[in-house]
Amino acid sequence: MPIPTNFLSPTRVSAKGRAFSQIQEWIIDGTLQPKEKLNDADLAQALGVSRTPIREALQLLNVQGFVEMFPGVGTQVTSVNKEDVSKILPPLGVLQALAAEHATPLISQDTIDTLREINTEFAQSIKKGDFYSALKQDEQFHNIIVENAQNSYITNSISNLQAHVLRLYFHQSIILTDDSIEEHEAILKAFENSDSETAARIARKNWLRAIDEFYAEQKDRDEK
Amino acid sequence: MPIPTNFLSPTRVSAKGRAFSQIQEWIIDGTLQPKEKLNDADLAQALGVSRTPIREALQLLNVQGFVEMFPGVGTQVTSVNKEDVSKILPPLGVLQALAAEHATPLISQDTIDTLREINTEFAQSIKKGDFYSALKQDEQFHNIIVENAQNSYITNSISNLQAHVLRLYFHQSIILTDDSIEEHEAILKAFENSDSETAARIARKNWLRAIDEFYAEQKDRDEK
DNA sequence: AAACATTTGTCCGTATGTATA
DNA sequence: ATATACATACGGACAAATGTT
Repeated sequence: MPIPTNFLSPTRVSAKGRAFSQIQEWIIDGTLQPKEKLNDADLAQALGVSRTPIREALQLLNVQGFVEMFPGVGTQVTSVNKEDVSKILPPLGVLQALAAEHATPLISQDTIDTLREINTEFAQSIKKGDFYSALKQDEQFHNIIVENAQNSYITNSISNLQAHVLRLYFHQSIILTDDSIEEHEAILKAFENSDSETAARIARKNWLRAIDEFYAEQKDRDEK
Repeated sequence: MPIPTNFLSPTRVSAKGRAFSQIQEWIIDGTLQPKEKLNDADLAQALGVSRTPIREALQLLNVQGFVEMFPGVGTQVTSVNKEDVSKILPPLGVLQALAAEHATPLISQDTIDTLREINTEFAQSIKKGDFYSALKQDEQFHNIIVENAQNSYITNSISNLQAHVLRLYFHQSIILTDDSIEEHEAILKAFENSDSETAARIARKNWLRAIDEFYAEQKDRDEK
């Protein structure tokens, strides 16, 4: 799911694992549309495996909030409400803020330099209008901070929310602006000053701002 | 009588559901010890079902962080490090604080009254030394606040962490003190004053304090 | 080094339950 | 209301992978 920096080892990946990754990808990028019915027999044939690994993959996607299961009735992709940006980003914001706070005394100057490079690439992607690359670089930036907080409970909570953010991006609910560029730099400055309180405050603001931008964009569309 | 929040109708509970609940309970209360090997065939026989629902339940417990699975090798209960209190409570604290913040403008006086009753029962349990009841009442108190925040992403993130807190209680890593009683009341006052900032601040402090208490207790034990 | 024992991973058949005509 | 069609839930057997003797 997160796959931040390292590739998955090319060791025997299970049929369940392949099914999970593939179906999740299809749901996130919209190949499988919200409310679409998921027939495990069909998916099994499509992926060339039996129904068992499909069933197991769907159950994991269920707890992750990507599919709904109605016992004895059917399984379907969960719906996407664009307004969910305002529901996902607050918890993601406070968790990212906490991660920044905890990472402050642990992060090395080397890592900060790496983050600065990623932020430069992020800025270039934004300028070029390559928002998908920008989103992935933004995610990478924050994931490195999260890793440095060295707290698996924070990491796990965040990675789940992040997958939903990616899905919202594909459904045109997440807008990226260049405000993030200088906020990222401000976080790095706070790290260098060992100012965990400032790092946390800006990190949270960095995520919450996207809510306002979404509604501003919506208003903009409505007026046309 | 206070609302017994949500008792799901005991309709048609699947074998998988029963297996999941039972195994989770065994892990939380220590019946299944950390690092203990989990043989799905044995569990299947013990619960009178086939391996399939056991396997599915174990996979859910895996993503929840209660069991570790080593493909082709074995499945075991995750280890429990007492120091994990200091890893779980910070994210739980910020999420509970966020829930309190969001609940503030939504919560009714009726609900606040109910919370006050629960806090009274909580206080009585503490005084009697009935810490398990106290823990459940504390959980109920906070869960009602979480519900009122009306944000499923917050709810889901919290419920997972909460299950681990319960497990830590059984492993003597969570200590309850009567400081919580007045903090709870302070949160209720903040609700009545529509002061979301104060509600959030105290809610977070309420959870973080348990870390200090754990280490104070540890130090106390070491000195003996 | 090779065969073995154990455990997980996968397949597929069948029973059960739900919705619809 | 009954029957029918369909999807899921579960069971049991086989195959694959791993660690060991």
